[in-house]
Amino acid sequence: MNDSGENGEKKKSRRPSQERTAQRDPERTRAAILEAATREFAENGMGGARVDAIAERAGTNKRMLYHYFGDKEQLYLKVLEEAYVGIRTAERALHIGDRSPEEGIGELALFTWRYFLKHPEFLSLLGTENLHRARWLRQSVRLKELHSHLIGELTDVLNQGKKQGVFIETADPLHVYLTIASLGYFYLSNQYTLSTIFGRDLLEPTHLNAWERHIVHVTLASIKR
Amino acid sequence: MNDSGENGEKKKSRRPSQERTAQRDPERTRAAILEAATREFAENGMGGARVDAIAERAGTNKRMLYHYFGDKEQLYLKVLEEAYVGIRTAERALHIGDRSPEEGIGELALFTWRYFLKHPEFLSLLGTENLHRARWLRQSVRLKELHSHLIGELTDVLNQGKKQGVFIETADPLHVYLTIASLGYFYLSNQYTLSTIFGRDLLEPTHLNAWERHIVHVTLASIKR
DNA sequence: CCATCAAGTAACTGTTTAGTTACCGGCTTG
DNA sequence: CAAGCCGGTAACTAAACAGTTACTTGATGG
Repeated sequence: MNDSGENGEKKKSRRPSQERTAQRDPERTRAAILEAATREFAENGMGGARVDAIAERAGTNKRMLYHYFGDKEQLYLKVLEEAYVGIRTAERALHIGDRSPEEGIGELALFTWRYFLKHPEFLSLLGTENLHRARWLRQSVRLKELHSHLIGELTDVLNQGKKQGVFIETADPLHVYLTIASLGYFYLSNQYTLSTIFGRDLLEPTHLNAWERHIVHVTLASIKR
Repeated sequence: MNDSGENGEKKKSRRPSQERTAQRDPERTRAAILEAATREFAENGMGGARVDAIAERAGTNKRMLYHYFGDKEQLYLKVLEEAYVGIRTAERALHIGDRSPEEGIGELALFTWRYFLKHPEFLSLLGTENLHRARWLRQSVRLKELHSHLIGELTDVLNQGKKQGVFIETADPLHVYLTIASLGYFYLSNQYTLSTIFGRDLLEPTHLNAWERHIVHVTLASIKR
């Protein structure tokens, strides 16, 4: 990227020990730890995650992990924050107010379902955090502001639909969002026990597609006049 | 952490054979361990639960725990099995086929929501088991048969409703059950993160009642013609 | 070429944990 | 009453764990 600028980055000029320089990469190490931690926490929960395992997965060691993130709890909070930022950022890009109210809600339902499907680690982290009664999330100032936007946008779309006479007057923005999230979350996060007790693989494409259609159907049926 | 507070009862006096007999109560000890384990596993997950804590909560010690249940994993499986038996037994007593189809489905939705509300430990155990991909549940032969009854009964009620022309033809029994369970499970099991990010206490009676009505409304709206 | 600093390694420490063992005391039965 | 069984206690052990410290290695700058 930056070839000419002298300042800042450690240049590798003098001795062409390029490999050495590439090997030493704080940014990359930090990112690797964060990603490894995301997987480890998602797979094992806060109590089950092992700091040694994270270091190993990241291709580094505990010394660096503690250097960059302080301790296990701070690392966990960072992971959780990043996960929330991820979904809310993608959500914002939807601009559900740009279409008709009905299409807007349908879009949001589809997006949420597909995001959950693509990011099982996000669901798992939510589960872990709730097991601990949002102990770490509550400490995060950064996240609370992220969510007012979502409710605001949903309120606008619902109001527009009510004005047009396509939605019922009692439709509530938080309820609509919770409905969409419920149907996606439960199906995926409980897929293992559900598949076991009902004797069907819920992850089969046929069933996944049927459930996707079901979510949109239920969401709209519950608010249409 | 461990305040060794009251050291009240040491060795009970020697004589009274009645108290001795009452004190020695294998059934009660077993039950106490099972109940203590249910709470401990629900609150801390499989990885976070402590065998010592279970023994202490049960008013006994590890020796007895290992004597009655083998090891931590077997105890956990027993807890999980009992939790499932609990809900499925109560569910059976509903006899949802005795009313009109619409009332039957409404009853099932109400029952499920209220059962979840009353038994947070059941939801938590489900979450833990799914984090581990149903590793222990899959070993349990006992549980699979418990669930065919539920689907069978639901199928009958839906068919009756279709015949009467009140339900749409595409209504699917598993989908209906998953819808009901989703709406209850997500709201309650994720109440801590949701309350935090949306800045509302979801457990307030007003909100609980609103959500109860919402679940029945959504369920019926999604299958009514 | 030596001093310095930053990235990274690996062995170590104190504590916690699941699981075990040695033992106690009363009850039942021969 | 002796033998042993059964419910129960408490101290112990080996392993695992989060977090720390002493050290290595190589780039940079005077």
